[in-house]
Amino acid sequence: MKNIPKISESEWQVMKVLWAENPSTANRVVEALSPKTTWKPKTIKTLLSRLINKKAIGFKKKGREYHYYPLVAEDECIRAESRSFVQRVFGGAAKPMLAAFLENEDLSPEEIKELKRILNKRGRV
Amino acid sequence: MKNIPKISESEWQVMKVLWAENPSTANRVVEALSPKTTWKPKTIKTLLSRLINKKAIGFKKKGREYHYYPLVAEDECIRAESRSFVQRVFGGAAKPMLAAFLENEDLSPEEIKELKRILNKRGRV
DNA sequence: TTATGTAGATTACAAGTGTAATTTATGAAA
DNA sequence: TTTCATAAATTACACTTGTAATCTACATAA
Repeated sequence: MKNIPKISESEWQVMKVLWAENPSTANRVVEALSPKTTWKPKTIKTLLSRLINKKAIGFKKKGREYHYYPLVAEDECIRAESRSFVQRVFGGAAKPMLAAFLENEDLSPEEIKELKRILNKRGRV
Repeated sequence: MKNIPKISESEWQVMKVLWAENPSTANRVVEALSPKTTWKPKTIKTLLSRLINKKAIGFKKKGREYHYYPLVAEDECIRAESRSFVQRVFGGAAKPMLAAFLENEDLSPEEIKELKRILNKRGRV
């Protein structure tokens, strides 16, 4: 697997948009983020440039606009970020993390049932 | 609840030591980290100072050494970091995160049983 | 009492981040 | 064709982080 560039907090939000709508123009990204953030359009342009530098996204010229698209898959980024999180906070052990979440997090009965189903499937292997 | 200061990757390793051995001198922290990192002692002193500035730790003068101790509880920091992680990567929804981990992570049959037990306890509420 | 080792305080310095404003180039309008 | 709006490129700037080295003050050994 390719190595995933380190994506910052703010950049994650931009990547989320690009994963959801691929490709997007800068202005589409601005629109998509406007309910979620208070960033100026210029700020979002900056984030796009930085993601290009990191090779996290690419672009195709279309007229005078660019069409941006992800170069790294969302699930790969999620895996990388998760590993780093579990490493930092739980010293690498996934189970205590899961236990903490399963015990404390807000979960509906349906969600709990779904998670049980997943575990049962795993148990049967 | 008090607000938890933002603790960086490197600082987390120092906090882990202080949570495990409370209080500790700088040299004890250096010893404890020496198998895990290649940091120079000066680096660790820097991290301790920064943690003091952030009010994540405090100290008591004992002779010419300081005895450092955490000012924030480990589980509070874990909760804060977890929230930030789930927010960043999963847009705030814990369940998809849990599902991803339960499906993909390395877990022993015992661990799976334990996690099931936790879920069952929750289900019964 | 003076020298010295060492603890903590201060300083260093580049890379990354958050958050934009300014500059430049160019397609479209007049 | 000249002008204007706007997209992208470049520049800005303070704060954080990783990773230390140097400075300063004091306790202890000689």
